Amino acid sequence: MDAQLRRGVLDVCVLVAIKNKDSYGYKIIKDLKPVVELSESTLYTILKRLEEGKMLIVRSVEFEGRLRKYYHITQRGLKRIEDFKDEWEELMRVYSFIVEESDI
Amino acid sequence: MDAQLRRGVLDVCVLVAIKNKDSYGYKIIKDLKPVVELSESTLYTILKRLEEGKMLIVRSVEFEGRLRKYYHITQRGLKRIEDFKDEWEELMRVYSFIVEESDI
DNA sequence: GCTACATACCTCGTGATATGATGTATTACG
DNA sequence: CGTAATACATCATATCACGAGGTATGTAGC
Repeated sequence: MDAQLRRGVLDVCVLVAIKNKDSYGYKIIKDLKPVVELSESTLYTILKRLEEGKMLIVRSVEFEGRLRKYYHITQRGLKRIEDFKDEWEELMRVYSFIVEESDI
Repeated sequence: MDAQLRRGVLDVCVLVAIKNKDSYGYKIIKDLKPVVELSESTLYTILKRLEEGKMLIVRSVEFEGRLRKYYHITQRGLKRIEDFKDEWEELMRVYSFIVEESDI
């Protein structure tokens, strides 16, 4: 998929991945793989940004000797998902324009 | 609309705007206004990029004392529009994931 | 014991991008 | 004569995804 198109949905995908159950980096990548593939560097960049934007909160947990950082979505994060759906409506109108105009 | 979502469609919108009839910068902005609003600086950046990518060719025309640069879409530009439609299918799958997962 | 792979985190540099601010010049209108 | 519309262009800035690289532990195979 085009890099630019991806950018518009990656953040929201990550939020959705932790919405129903707290999750951690490595698992998020695996869970999202069938939908969107993203590298670790990309994910951790996104997680950091979402944390700074108060869309999620982090909790460090010791798990079998390894550190795990669980991410929990906030009210603001939930709102981001809902806002995305509204934005999608706008985007659909742009898409309609593209399809209609380009088929003349 | 979210800045990131816009980025994925701006290029294609500009291509569609010149697809059926050669057009020039100022007019493209006016024509696209009901669909997507974009500033001059954004448009000229996009036009330059599209030209470099051989998606369009430019032709300078003297019009009522003013310079006008008419943009004409190329075969590659037309292909870009068609490719976008395919990418949209992929994006729709991502959107479905977001809606389904977030409604649980 | 050694190797390789999976798990799990993180940072840095780079290239791509949209956008506001700013600049130039002409025509049209009141 | 001033203002708005027309029409182009450039620069600096901020944001972003991503590859490359780094650290460390557990597990499976030989």
